[in-house]
Amino acid sequence: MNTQKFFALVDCNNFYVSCERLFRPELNNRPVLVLSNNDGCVIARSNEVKALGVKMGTPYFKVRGLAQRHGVKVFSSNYSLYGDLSHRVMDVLQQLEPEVEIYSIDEAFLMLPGSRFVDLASHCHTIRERVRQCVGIPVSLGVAPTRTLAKVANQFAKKDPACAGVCCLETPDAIDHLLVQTGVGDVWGIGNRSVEKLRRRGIVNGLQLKQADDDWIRRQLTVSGLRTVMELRGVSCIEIDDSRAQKRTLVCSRSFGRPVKDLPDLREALSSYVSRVAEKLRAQRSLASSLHVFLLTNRFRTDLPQYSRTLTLHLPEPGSSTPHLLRPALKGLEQLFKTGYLYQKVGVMLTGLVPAGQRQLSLFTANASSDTELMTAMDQINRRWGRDTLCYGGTGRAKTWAGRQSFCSPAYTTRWEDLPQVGAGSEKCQENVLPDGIIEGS
DNA sequence: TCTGGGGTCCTAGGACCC
DNA sequence: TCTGGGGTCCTAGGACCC
Repeated sequence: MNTQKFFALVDCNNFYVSCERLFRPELNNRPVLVLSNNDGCVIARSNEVKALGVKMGTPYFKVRGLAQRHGVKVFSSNYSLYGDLSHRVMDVLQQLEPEVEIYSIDEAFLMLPGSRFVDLASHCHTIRERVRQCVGIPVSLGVAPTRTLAKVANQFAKKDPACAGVCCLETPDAIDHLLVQTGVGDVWGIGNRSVEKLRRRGIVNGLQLKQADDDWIRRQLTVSGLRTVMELRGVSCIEIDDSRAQKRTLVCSRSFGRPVKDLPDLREALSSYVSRVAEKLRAQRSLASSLHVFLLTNRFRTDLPQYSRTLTLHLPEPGSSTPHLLRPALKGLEQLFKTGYLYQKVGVMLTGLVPAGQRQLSLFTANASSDTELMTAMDQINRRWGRDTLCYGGTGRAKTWAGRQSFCSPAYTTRWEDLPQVGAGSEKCQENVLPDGIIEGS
């Protein structure tokens, strides 16, 4: 009997693209890409777009021409849709397996004791089929004795057609066979900086990294790097913090759709972000002890004067009500603001988060319960009727500074008026092809 | 013209204490 | 001339992830 423990990494294939295709099946086998907020960078690519050589994170303006020539369907990111479909995928996994660690919006680790299975691979194919059947999102599974190796296996599950979406590494030989074909930069935890250090030492593939000298790794790549190496050797030592549902910091910040130079616009934007971050804070039932406001210009415009400052404010006592955070934030912004710059972004970060139950009141605290009730009521209304149904006046109505979202698909699964219509003559099901060959989102 | 947003962990260095 | 040693806490910045 196999007493070994295995990790299976379930990863949704080109997740955001798969979400968009789910309601637009005519886009299957056609090039599709999804852009970041403000339509800035490419953050998801279909295989067809990858084949065109478009890299992850490329600024969209650099590939716009290429996209148009190849009839690439372009989408702005639609997080209500992706978040909802992510929940559905995770629900299915949790129905099938007792131990599921949700790692990101499109990935989860499953703990699979080897003893439970005669055939690990066929069990994984079953999981894959169930997710496709219940949600319609294609996933790949990589299975191995550690999370880092499961990540490696997953890459092969995706790219080797012979795997049919599942790759199990059950023997040392199988592991080394894949590691020698894996570039160090494709190992989870090894970023560009480390790739360069390793290359100078002649370490370019996963097997060489696995065999590297511990002391050298410890010195050059810190303990995080050493953990990665241990994981390649089959020693599981990277834990996923399950308490990550409770964030230790919360941020809200966006690039503007156009450069902003005046304080009133900055105040509106910052007020919106503070309202949003306070909502997130209350949703996880925490209070913030410190608040950081930051303001910066466009770092790519080297021809313009640059400015980037952060101001940290320690709150007199931890809190979560929007006005409690709004007042110091706006005061901080006024201290940071200087005329004569074209600003690209303003944002707020909350740190020193403590559970709401552990509130330490100051000697002079007024009764805060009326504030709490107001916030609870406001959050309930906004959850029921949609974001910003009730909002603070300072957040502005016109929001002329807001980012671009030119190609956004409907919130098919989370907004009544966006429910897909089925039947003959339904306009929502029809594709809208513009004369120049590029297809804009409906 | 146009370059995301939101996180975590680790380390070094400063402030402070005894 | 000469200026301790060790501990904690905090913060900023680096590296990495999706």
